[in-house]
Amino acid sequence: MSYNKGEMFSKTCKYAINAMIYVPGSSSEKERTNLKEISKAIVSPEAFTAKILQVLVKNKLLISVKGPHGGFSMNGDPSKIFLSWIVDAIDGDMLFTGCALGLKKCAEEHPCAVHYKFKAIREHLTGMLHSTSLTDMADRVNNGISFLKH
Amino acid sequence: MSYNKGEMFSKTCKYAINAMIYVPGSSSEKERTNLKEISKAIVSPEAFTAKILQVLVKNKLLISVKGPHGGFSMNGDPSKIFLSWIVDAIDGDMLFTGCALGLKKCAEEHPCAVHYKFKAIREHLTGMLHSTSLTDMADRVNNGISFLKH
DNA sequence: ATAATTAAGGATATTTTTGTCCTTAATTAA
DNA sequence: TTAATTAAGGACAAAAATATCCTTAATTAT
Repeated sequence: MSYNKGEMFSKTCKYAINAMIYVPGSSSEKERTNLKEISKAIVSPEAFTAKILQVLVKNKLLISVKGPHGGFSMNGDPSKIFLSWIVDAIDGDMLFTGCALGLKKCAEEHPCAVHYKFKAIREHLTGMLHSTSLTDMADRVNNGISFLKH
Repeated sequence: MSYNKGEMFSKTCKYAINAMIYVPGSSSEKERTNLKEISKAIVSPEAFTAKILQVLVKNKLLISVKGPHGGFSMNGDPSKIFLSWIVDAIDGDMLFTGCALGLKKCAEEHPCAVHYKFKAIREHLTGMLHSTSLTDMADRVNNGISFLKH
């Protein structure tokens, strides 16, 4: 058996986050990148990345344009687009609201065995996800401090 | 598309944790429970739970005995068995060491875009997992404060 | 010894996640 | 208007996680 899951984000979500970081900032139609460039930059399967980008477009995090010179650009100011939005668009809100031990109705009146201990962790985590913007992340990458692949 | 993953633990691991909590404490051979009781108590598929218990036995978290009145008991003092051990046995150490954004070599010299932000979360989380013992969790359940199902 | 009980473990099945392929739609350039 | 480029989206495929079934092994009681 190889139970090797238990990560914060799905693989799909990881691709989505790195892809979003790579898409040039600004809602002006000037800067744009395309599928091929994105999947090369983040080292992801092209066809699969296409599906992920579709979801991000449907969730209004990205704008897409077809045809030559088409591609993807930010929908709005990337300093006002937060990590939590991407996670929520791809993985849903389980990370924010789900029970750590899988109870259907885990709550103050009917808590799982780690409810309170996890509450603190979750607040820490969601606080960070809500306060980390795309520019926070993209700046690090553009400055060569952080990386999107390997 | 229904990308609804992104949880701390795999489903398998959640079963494992709740199962461990249900197994009576003490390394003495007095108290023991069996597969049927466990999967009823935590509402899990019996055959699948059997596989999980096997892994826990192999990882020396539980002791198993076959035959009538056989079953499962703790291997050691449950106040010295920690949540992190169960998570590690089932999900591996990705939650503790893996990169949040999936980079193969995410480290101080080659960090992903959220490396430092996640470092704090991870330390918080692993600190909690390392310090939460089975008795911490089981006591709550035995006192009717916390629950293993629904 | 025999039957009953319970875990171990191999094989297989189902579901979910991840990934591919191909056709269509939209846009641009020549 | 035609060809080229790029995203959208349906259908399908592969891999991983979750789940079931059945046989074997160990133990206990009769």
